[in-house]
Amino acid sequence: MIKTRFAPSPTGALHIGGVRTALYEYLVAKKGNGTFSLRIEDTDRARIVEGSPEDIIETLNWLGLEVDGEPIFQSKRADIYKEHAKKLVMGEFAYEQDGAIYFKTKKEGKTSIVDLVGNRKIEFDNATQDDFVILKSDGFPTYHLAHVVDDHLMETNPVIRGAEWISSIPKHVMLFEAFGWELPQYAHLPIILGPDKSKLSKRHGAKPASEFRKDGFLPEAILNFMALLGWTPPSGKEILSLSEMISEFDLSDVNIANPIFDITKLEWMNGEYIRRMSDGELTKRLHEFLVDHPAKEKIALVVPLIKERIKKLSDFVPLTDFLWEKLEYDIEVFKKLNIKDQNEILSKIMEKLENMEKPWKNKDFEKTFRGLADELDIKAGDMFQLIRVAVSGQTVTPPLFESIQILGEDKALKRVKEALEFLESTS
RNA sequence: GCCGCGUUCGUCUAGUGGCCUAGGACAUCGGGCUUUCAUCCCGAAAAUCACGGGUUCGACUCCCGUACGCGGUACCA
Repeated sequence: MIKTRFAPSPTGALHIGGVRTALYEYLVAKKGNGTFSLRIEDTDRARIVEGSPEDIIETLNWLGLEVDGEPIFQSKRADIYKEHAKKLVMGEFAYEQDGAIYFKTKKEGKTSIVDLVGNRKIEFDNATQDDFVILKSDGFPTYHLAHVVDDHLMETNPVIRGAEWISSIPKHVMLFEAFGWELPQYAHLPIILGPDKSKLSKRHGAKPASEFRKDGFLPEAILNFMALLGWTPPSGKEILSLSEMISEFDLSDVNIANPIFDITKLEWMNGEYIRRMSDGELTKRLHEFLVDHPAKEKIALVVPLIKERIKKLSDFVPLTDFLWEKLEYDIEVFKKLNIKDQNEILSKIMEKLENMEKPWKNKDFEKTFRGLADELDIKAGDMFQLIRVAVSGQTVTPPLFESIQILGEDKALKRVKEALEFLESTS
């Protein structure tokens, strides 16, 4: 039976690097038809940050990494660790000093394990291993004792954790031996680096996973991206669902070098997920994301127009807010256009618009203004671009005619009029 | 300092001795499509496989050394 666990310390929000660790643990568990649980390592009372277990659980849920069973809090298991530390003292594997209990390390020989990541041997000379604290004077265990006791009791196998633990391997192996317990298999995941190649950590501005959520990233894209940071599935697929990841995942395929977190590819992948989503699904996600949107009922109409134009859910707002927000025209935007005599042309445009039979049809719209462009000897593209700016105040928008339809004919007309007034007032 | 781990295009990577004059993806640049922007399609540029020695008929792939990077060196995890 495969049992894995995600074991963060509650020193803050769930960090993006932690997402990958949790994901790999989840994949290994599910692939082996096993369980994936959560253990909160809150034995250092000084570093505990209020609300962080809640954030971790909430974010895991959002990502879809469902946890089996109730979360375990180490702080509630103090007696268990104490008891085990005492056993070690009785067996003369440990001793008390200054109110703490130290483990007596073996100084001869070597200690090694075969790491599941890359299937490589990692070896240490025992002579380099000093005695270490297993139970602090405040009665709480250190990581080393807590890890060994809990993962043995929880029957965790394999133990998957960050590479920062590699140096502690001899401590853990010796502890398992002293207890007479079977050693689990270990997998140490390479540490994710920031663009400056330093460890991607909280202090280096690495964002919590919840921040990516706020930025409009999709959970499935985050999962997919994090999975590929250091792992390539045998099939070579780039876009794969959680269940595809489960069937393809294997720790021995995980790269051993430290990868650099590059948000550009995450953004591409997020856009990829948005484009592959059905309109209905995207609408639903936008509704959830844009809680206070002023025109929620119109989102569904706009979705087909912007689906290929946004990479993140948050991109929806700047691209479409002209449809329901009041406009502020900017003379600089008009100056960018390739058309002179904008006032004159705009009033001609308005005239045509007023005379166009309602409801406006795309065909007529196009024919009318291509004709007008010919008449005035300007390029059709420039003509439409002027209309675009008049109606939206922007040079970049969803398709013009469709946008006008959503805006409504009256409102579109009003916008053109306002644009004209604006131009007259500035000249 | 000491201990451990690593090093293929800017980034994520493929590659397990001959298929590699090193493949893919993102990003970049150019072109096509297009009423803008995107999407989509086509193409280009981009890695002397960190460096130096071996081993071998043959090395990106195996061994050793050096450099560099990362991690650890706490009664933090």
